[in-house]
Amino acid sequence: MPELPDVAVLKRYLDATALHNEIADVDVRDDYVLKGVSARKLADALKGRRFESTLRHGKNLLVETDGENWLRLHFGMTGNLNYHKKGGSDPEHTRVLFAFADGYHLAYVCPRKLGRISLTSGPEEFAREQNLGPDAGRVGQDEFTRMMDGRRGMLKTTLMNQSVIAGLGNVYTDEVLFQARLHPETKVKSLSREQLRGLHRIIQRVIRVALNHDADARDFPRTYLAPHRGAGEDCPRCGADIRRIEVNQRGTYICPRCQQR
DNA sequence: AGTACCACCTGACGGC
DNA sequence: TGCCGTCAGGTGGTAC
Repeated sequence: MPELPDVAVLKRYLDATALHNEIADVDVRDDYVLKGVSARKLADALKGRRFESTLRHGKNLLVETDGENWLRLHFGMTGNLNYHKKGGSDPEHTRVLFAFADGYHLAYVCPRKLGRISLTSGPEEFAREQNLGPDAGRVGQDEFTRMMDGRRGMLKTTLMNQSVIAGLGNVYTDEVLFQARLHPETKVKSLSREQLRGLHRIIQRVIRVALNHDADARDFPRTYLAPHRGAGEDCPRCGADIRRIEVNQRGTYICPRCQQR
């Protein structure tokens, strides 16, 4: 699930559970998810430290420690967090386990192992290293239109490009375009200034609504596409059959009636 | 700059 | 039951 709203929910979760506890141990169960850091270095950097605060940029959760480093958590397609009391078994597919001195565990769970964990010196440095665009949830209208300026590609491809704006993935991009009544293959440069402003407003609204429902699509408003992702489902707005097409090599769901090219 | 294609990894599901 | 293809919300590299 981990697109921007999902990661925002994980941030809330971590903030509510794992801050300010001394890290007693870092148990790397599968170092495939480590990027640019060894299990040894990760443990050395974190042991005896505490997580103090978090900041989300796009789909990345950055965790500040009381030491030199920030921990970066990225969740790929299947990543998750699980905080639990020590004892019993840790969740299946736990790749890294942060054990706190008070006996609780924070498990980084990632069945498909497409997530990444790394260390960074701070949010700005991280965004620069990764060439991330502004966060989709915080980007202002002017900056948004500036980022879209001169783009020659398709809307969906551009919105999913993390170096343009960071945070939107396959599901939420489809949702935004459905709400905007725009076909995903629309050329960015064919949009008017006004349409771009509208798109910006819709991005903000979709993210806010998702957050209000803990990013659980089942609870989204009836007029949302996300709970109806699937070919042959009814468009929640006009009743037409939702169609699955391929854009950017990704499964894309549209209402062929609401979203004309 | 943009796109197509391939790769990474694992699990779930449907068809035969 | 077993095998096979397809799909799944992530990114990254290469070639054109």
